[in-house]
This record gives sequence, structure tokens and C-alpha cells, in this order.
Amino acid sequence: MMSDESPARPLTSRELAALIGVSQSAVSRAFTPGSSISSKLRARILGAAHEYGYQPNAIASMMTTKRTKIVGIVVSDMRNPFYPALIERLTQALQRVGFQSLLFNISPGARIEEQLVAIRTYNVDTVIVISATILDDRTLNWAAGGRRAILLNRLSHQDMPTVCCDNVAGARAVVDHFHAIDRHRIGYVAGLAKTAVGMTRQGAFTTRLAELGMRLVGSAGSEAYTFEAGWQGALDLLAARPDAIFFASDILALGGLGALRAAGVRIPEDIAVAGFDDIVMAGWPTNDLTTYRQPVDQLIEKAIEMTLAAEIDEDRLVLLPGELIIRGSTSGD
Amino acid sequence: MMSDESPARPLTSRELAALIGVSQSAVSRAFTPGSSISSKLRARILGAAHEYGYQPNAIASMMTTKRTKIVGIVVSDMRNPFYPALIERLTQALQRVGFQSLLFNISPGARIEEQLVAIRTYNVDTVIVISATILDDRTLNWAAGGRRAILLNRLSHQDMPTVCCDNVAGARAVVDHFHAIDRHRIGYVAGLAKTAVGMTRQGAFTTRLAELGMRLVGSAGSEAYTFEAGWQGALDLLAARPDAIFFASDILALGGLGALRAAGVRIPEDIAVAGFDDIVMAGWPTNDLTTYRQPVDQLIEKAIEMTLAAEIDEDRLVLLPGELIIRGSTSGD
DNA sequence: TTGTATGCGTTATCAG
DNA sequence: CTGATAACGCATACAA
Repeated sequence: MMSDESPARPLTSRELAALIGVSQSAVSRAFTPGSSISSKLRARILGAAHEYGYQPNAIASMMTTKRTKIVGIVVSDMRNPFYPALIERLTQALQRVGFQSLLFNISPGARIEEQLVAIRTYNVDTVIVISATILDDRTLNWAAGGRRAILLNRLSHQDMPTVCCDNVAGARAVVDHFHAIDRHRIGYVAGLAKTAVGMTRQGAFTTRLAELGMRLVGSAGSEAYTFEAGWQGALDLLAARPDAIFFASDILALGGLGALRAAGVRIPEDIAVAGFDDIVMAGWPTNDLTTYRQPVDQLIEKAIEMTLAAEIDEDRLVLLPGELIIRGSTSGD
Repeated sequence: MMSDESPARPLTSRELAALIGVSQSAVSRAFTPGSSISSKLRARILGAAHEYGYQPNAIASMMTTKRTKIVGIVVSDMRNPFYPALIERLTQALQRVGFQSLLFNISPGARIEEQLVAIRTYNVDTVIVISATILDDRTLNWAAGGRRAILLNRLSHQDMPTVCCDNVAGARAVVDHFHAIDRHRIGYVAGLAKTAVGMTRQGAFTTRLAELGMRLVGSAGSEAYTFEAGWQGALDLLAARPDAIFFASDILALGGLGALRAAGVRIPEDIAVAGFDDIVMAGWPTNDLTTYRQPVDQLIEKAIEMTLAAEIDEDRLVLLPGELIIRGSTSGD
């Protein structure tokens, strides 16, 4: 493919056709899998394309096929390391099935719709929404403009197609673990409390605590999934003297660990700490954070499946279980 | 814009024109800044567009204008938190000037050209390359297919348009700081040693050491910009008994800090530690890492400028100075 | 300023 | 299986 120095203007199918004496449609067919063309002619055309450096113009083909092979990925928070990791693997998975990713980075605050206009005008085939916040279902549907929208790691109040970690199972696993290591004075540091995911996690957590007769001695809110919010949340809980704290996400937990250690609290002897997500940093020896690992690969696999499916009739809400990763922040060893 | 429930098929300019009794070209002109149309007619058309939910189809307009308003962003490593932070701000800045970002996440290893074909077929206006590795200039030029390619935070061996942090100034600032705090047995942990950025940083560092009569007691290589590589690099240097170590990037330095602390080394009393980039984590109280801050906003500003410029004649290589951020890992306080 | 007509590069329909 | 021809939705040269 690199045999030729790139000319300023790329070759068109018609030009290539003229060059080797076939019709323009033949060239098009050569590049269309499953089209009716003899393997001999196809080979000749593909050979010539290779030689002359011809590649079909994807933009032009969008005109007739009405498909862009582009997925719009809507994000709003790349500060939390969980998201870049998710996005990286998602875009790679999409590329493997022939899709490209147009990244829509929505800034919180003003003029959200204005930022979303591009999603409609660029005619992406599918919109995958990773942003936990900012967009309500209605805005989302508008932005999708009739195209398929899939929620990834985010819950809908309507019945939009959704792929999400099973937050209930995750929160319960953490409680059960706290119970197993004999902690009974439990604290909770929330992330974005108003989001569906946040509420689900917190609800399941407190419910399971009650089932096991454990005591929620304190609960700290926070405005964001950030290190600083976790730090502050941990400090706010100290007065309640918990012997274990569950942070709604790893990035919060890392902040919490920092605050607790700075306050002279021994982890896990005095307070056991658990997070949620299993971001890479949670596994660093310096953090060694017990956490509920999100099934990222399976989440992505499902999202891709939904992207490719002709219809999404059943299983519009896919909840996938993760796995509790027990590390030093809760286990004495 | 949300006045209408999104119809399955979006309106075309011709349909809108028919609806309000003007020509299709009038509709097109209403949406084209600077086109010859009376403000009265434009207002009427934009009003109707708003009412009926019409938005120009960006794909179709690409056919005639030959411009996609899409920038291809080539990345290969989102594990190093510096990159997501850069990408987030870059895509937002691009959006503000009316460009969308198509993310090309190149997996190291096989079939790189195959992964790059999409860049050509999608006709992006500009390619911004953030990936430090993987692609040589020739492959890059091929992938760009005659379009503009800009290197961001990466150096070229040819004269491709480049915006990069001034690594020489950065490395020198670190050495000067080590000198100022009276350290003379210096260690260095390299990142990807084979990259131009890596070589520049290392070269400037050792040169400045020599100028100030300081001693490079040891130097550790590493295969990647990762926490683990930094951890190992720090361990490798211990035998040489350095009193200060410069890590080629923050993520390496964080690993190094972990390893040193685990080994009982006091920071900064025994060994002062400095990184490069100033990722968010460097500023966390738990890390408190002295580092050379990359001028991210200015880098992006310049990259946007180059993206929008008609020609890039002079200033094809823009080197921007950063700022040494002194924190607890080198300063006793 | 406005409308009419043409073309962008491809896919899809229709004959042969 | 192959070639000619008609869209796709918009921007622009041209005519009015």
C-alpha cells in the first residue's frame, strides 16, 4: 500500500477504472464483500488499487449506503482513569469490527445541546454514551436523532439499550467481604449521588448492610469522582469511627486512603477500605486497594454486539457481574 | 432545537426549501457563513430549520467542500495519564473551533498500516499524532495521504509540523534544581529510550549534568512509560547510591517513589525524586512529586493554530517551555 | 440577492 | 458477471 508516494489528490474509482479498462462499478464491487464479481476480476482490480494507491472514499460511500461506520462516543469525564481505560479498549474493539470512533467530549455547564448538534449532523450510526452525568434521556434521544443510542456503564430511566456493571452485586460483594473480615461499623463515601449508578450502588450497599445487621455509622456525599472528594469524604467520616469504608469508586478510595494514612489511621487494621472499578492504580503496591472489578471486556463485548445487531429486542438492559478483588486495604496480609 | 420529536429520517435541505417555498440553494446559503443572502431570508430559513428540526447533513457537505471538519487523532498509549488529559483538552478545543475528533487508537504490534487505512479513507482534514512511538515519519506521511499531519508532543526526524514541549529546557531545569538543593550523585530512569523525545530529554539531562560538574552515577532503561518500569528502574539504581533521581516521566516517577519508599528510602532526605509532565497524580499529597510541567494549554493552542492555518511556512517546529513545579519529593519542607 | 443546474465519489438498480 | 445510469444531500458556478 505504500508503494506509491501519496499524490496530493487521491485517485477516484472512476480514474482507477479508466486506468485498467474496466467500469467504475467493477471497482466498487471489488471492494464490496459479497458483491457479484468474479474472483479473477476482483483480484485484478485490487492489485491495481494496491499499485496505484487507490482506497475507496468512505465519505462518498456514506452518501449512498446511509451508513457512516462511525460510532459517536459521548464522554464528559476523562479525569477519572476508569474512563480512558474504557475508551481505549472500546475504540480498539470498534476498530476491529470496522468502526471508527468520533469522540464527543461534553463539557459540563452551558450549551450542552449546542455541543451535541454535531452528533446529529455527522450521522454517526450509533451513539455510545459513557458519560455518567450531564445528559438526561430526553436530550440523549434528541442528540441521537433517531439513531441507536447505547448507554455504557450508565443507567437509563427509560428503556434505552444499556450495558452496565451489576452494581447491586458489586455493592453486596463489598458488604459481604466487610462482614467476613468482621467489620461492623461501616462508612460510605458516595460519588455523584444523583446519578442512577450512584443511587443503585448506595441503595444496594445499605440494603445489604441491613440484611447482615451491620451498622452504617456514617455516609459522606461528594460532588464528583475525584481524589479530592474522596480525601474530604474520608475526613468527614472519621468522627463516626468506622472500621470499614466503602468508596463508590476507586478514585475516591485513593483519595480516602491518602487522607486516612495522613491522619495516622492504619489500613486495614483500624479501617478497611474498599473501592469500585479496579482501575490500574488500585493494583499498584502503593495503594493495594480492595475493589470490585468492573467486567470491562464483557461490557465492551456487549456494547459492540448491540452496535452491530440489526435490532435490539430483548436484553435491552444487560447487567454484567464483576469480581471482588481482595487486596491489602482490607486483608491484613 | 428540541421542539420536535426526532423523526426517523432527518429532513433534507430540499425538503425544507419546499416546505417554506424557497430554493434549495437558499437553505444551503442560510447555513453558510459569508454567503450572499439577505439577512431577512436567512432569518426566515433558520427559523424554519429550527422549527422543523433541520440540520445540514455534514457528510453530504463534505462531498462538495472536500473538507470534513474532522481531525484524526492518532494515539497509542492511553495508559499514561498524561495522554487522556491531553486528548480531553485537545478534543474540547477542537470542538470549540468546529472540528470533531476521530480517534485512532493504534495497537502496537502487527498490521499498523492496516489500522491506518481508515485515516485515509475517512478524509480527515488534519492528522494530529500524539503517539510517541510506533509510527515513523514515512508511515505517518503515508497515512495522512497528502493531508496535513501535525506532531504533538513528539519529534520528527524530518520537518513535519511539530508542537512539542521544550524537553531540553525541562531536563536542564531539573538538573539545575538538583544542583540548587545540593545533590551531586544523580540517577536517571529513561522512558522509551529510542524515541526522539526520550533521547532529547536524556541528552539534555546528561549534558547539563556535565556542565555543572555533577555525576551521573547510574542510568536505568525501561521499555515503557509505566508505573512498573519506574519501580524497576528505581531498584536498579539503588546500588549506585544516587542522592537524586530524574525519571523521564511522572508515571515512571510514581513507580520509582513506590519502590524507594518500600525499600525504606526517605524522600527527599536520602534521595530526591523528580518527574516530567506534571500529571494530576503528581500533585496528590500522597505523591507530592516535583516535576516539570508541560505547557498543555499552549501546546494545544499551537496545535489548533496549525490545524486552522492555511499554510505552515515558518515555525514548523514549535518548542514551548514548561515550568518546574517544586514539591516535597525534592524539597525538605 | 435569488433560483437553476451541475458535480462531488460512491453504491444500487437495471439491462445486457 | 458486467456495464451504464440513477440517486445520495449539499455547495457552487452560472444565469436571471
